[in-house]
Amino acid sequence: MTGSRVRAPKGQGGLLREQLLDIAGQLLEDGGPDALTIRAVATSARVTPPAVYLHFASKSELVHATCLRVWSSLFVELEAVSRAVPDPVTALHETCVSYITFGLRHPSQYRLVMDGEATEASRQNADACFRYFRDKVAACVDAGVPVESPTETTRLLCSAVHGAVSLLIHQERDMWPPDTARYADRAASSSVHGALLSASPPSLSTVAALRV
Amino acid sequence: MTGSRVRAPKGQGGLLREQLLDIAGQLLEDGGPDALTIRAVATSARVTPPAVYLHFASKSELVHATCLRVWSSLFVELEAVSRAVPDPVTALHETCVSYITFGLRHPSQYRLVMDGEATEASRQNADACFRYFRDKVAACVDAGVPVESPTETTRLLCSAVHGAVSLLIHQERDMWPPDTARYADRAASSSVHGALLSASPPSLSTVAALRV
DNA sequence: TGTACATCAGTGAACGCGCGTTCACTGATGTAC
DNA sequence: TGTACATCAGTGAACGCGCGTTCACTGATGTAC
Repeated sequence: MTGSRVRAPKGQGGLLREQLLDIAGQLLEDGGPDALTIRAVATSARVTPPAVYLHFASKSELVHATCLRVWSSLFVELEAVSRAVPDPVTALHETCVSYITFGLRHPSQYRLVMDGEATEASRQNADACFRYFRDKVAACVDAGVPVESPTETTRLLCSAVHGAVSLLIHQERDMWPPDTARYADRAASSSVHGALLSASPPSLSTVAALRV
Repeated sequence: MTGSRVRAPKGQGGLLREQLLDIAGQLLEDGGPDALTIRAVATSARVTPPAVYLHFASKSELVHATCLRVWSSLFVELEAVSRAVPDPVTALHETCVSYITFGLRHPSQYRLVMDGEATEASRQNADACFRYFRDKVAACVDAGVPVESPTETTRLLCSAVHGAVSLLIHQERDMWPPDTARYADRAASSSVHGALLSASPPSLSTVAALRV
């Protein structure tokens, strides 16, 4: 907080933009969505509030840019897994684990993109994420898993993995299960099983029959 | 908005309290959590802001009281179903349907109690809700459904049904599936199936074996 | 090599806004004498 | 039956706060002559 910031050299004003986005992400992580204000970002960057407007036309644009960063880091994590996994169901499961793990590791970021008011571009990213899962489901269908409607199945899958993240991150951290990796794995298994078997309403007899 | 409110008779100042809570619920439903302000409640009740403080010590208490109302109406709906349903798995399924339906019918209320900052009493209600589901799961166990850990299974179940609500209510309404009743039913089936079968990680072979 | 100038990353002070909250006051109503 | 008084549901005006945003200004730096 002490000392003064060195001003960016002539053509490099854009450096501040990246720095502001870094800080926005950090504020979000530390203090939740309410902590993400123009003034806090400016202060934390050792700059006055109007300087932010040199790089973002409004607060919405700053938030929006922050959302896009979150989405892209999620995609990076999703695409890092399930390469070279031959079994498509296992690949789907690992994708779910990765998704849940990402959400639990970045609760505020996750809340921002899922609970915050949706901008158009953020909605497009949500769609892209949905399609990513649907492709994974389609691969299972191609491999012979009988699925009535891939889109509907994907919706159920997404709602389940989203719930696995959402339920925890809206609780105090000391309420979380002790082993989050295990939780993510179980929740992913549950989500995949559920989505692939959702056709008939469950009853005592059908559940008994399904049990391995 | 025109005309003036009749002042409550001498001993009946408490009438306003109930009216304020009714209005708070309505504002929430119409405009979301941000629309729930002391000033909006007062204006809508044709009363000045300080009058609210005759019945609630702070905004938090008003919000808190509103949360309690939401929880109790959820419990009413949950307990209205699955009475006299002999099959405990079916009863569990119906409970899930009822939960999801409640959330989809009262999106803002649901968001308030699940996404809003948790007061102690609201947390207790969340716990009670969890225990309600766990009792339903326990009934399935008693009937012979093999479940490793009822608490863990219930957590998975709750996260799935929560996700089914949460994913939709954070989207524009025109993105919702056309038949919400069908969606609730499918999502509930998926949640129950998933929770009861989550033990082993899914693969192509296990999923094929499970398929009826 | 020196100087005038355009560029541009930032500053400093202020704006209006809606919010939660406070405080002194009012005016109708039931009650005691 | 009339009057003084305590009660209490509400009013009206104002407070400070943090917020997003605006506007005129500054001062270092590269460039043209």
